[in-house]
Amino acid sequence: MQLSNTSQYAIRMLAYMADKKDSSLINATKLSEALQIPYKFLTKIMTELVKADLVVSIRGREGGYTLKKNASDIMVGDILKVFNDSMQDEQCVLGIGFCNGMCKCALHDQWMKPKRLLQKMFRESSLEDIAGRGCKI
Amino acid sequence: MQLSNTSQYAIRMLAYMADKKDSSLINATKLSEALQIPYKFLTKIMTELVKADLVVSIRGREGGYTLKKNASDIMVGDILKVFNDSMQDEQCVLGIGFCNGMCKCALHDQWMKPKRLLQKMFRESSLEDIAGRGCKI
DNA sequence: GTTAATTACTACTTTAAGGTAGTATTAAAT
DNA sequence: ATTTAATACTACCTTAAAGTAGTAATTAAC
Ligand code: SF4
Ligand code: SF4
Repeated sequence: MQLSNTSQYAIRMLAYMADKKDSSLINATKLSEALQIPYKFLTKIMTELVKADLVVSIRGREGGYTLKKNASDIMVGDILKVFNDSMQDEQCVLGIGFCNGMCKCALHDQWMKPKRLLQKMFRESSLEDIAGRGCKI
Repeated sequence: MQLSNTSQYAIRMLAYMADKKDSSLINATKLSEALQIPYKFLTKIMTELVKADLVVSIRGREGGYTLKKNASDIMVGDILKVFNDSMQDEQCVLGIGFCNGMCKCALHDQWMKPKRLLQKMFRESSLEDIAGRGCKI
């Protein structure tokens, strides 16, 4: 009942980049060291973020990565989408989802409220909101 | 962001058993057919439920499984506990959880509310609440 | 132009969850 | 007593996520 490792890494990576005030360009080696994420795995994830248009990569010497948009314009939900980790509207808590409105279990309606809150949270929280509090994020 | 397959199966199995009015004893073969859960996997899960004191097994010919308590006394949360799929108090949405009250991200407080609702739901929903609506559960 | 530092690509290995096979054990039916 | 139908146990196989290795491509610095 939590986000995939990959999504967690992606969020931390982007949050860290959003937080870096000085140089907006950062390379994989430094990011990997700063966040304690395996270098090779990090570059693999980053390549996906580049393809998803959340990050710009600059290849070659003096290259690196930088956010493609303002931190306030990149939502946590956008990141989750890239790794198919979003919360779908029809998603059942139990993961069963065979049921419909006609024959619903007691959890069905109870699940609506927390689901809505989660969707809202992911939809409306930007990188800016989660970065830069000195957290280990 | 959902329960493990094993937990889902376990919930469906127990809910089905709670729903069976006629004979309280049911065997693995019938359960497996009714719920379309692989027989061998089902028995593996059931053995864990027996060890966890949620189910009583009767071995030998004419044997089978039956709930150890009233359906209204077995909570969804009890089942999740068996498979380490519970929602912990300290659990972070992002699964990071390095942070503390001093330096929390924007999600930290937003996560409280849905988390509480989920915990309450799992704690207070019994098998009786989710069984017997004609659902495919 | 050569070198050095960087990202991108391809392919592999490891780990844990999910699932399967075979056999031992149990106990009612006969 | 033997047979049969059931659960329990042990060990293995499969799959997808997580992680690793090596090399190609790119580009600034020299
Ligand atoms: S009725 Fe219950 S099991 Fe069916 S989709 Fe709704 S929450 Fe899931
Ligand atoms: S501050 Fe954010 S990242 Fe840290 S534990 Fe709370 S929700 Fe998780």
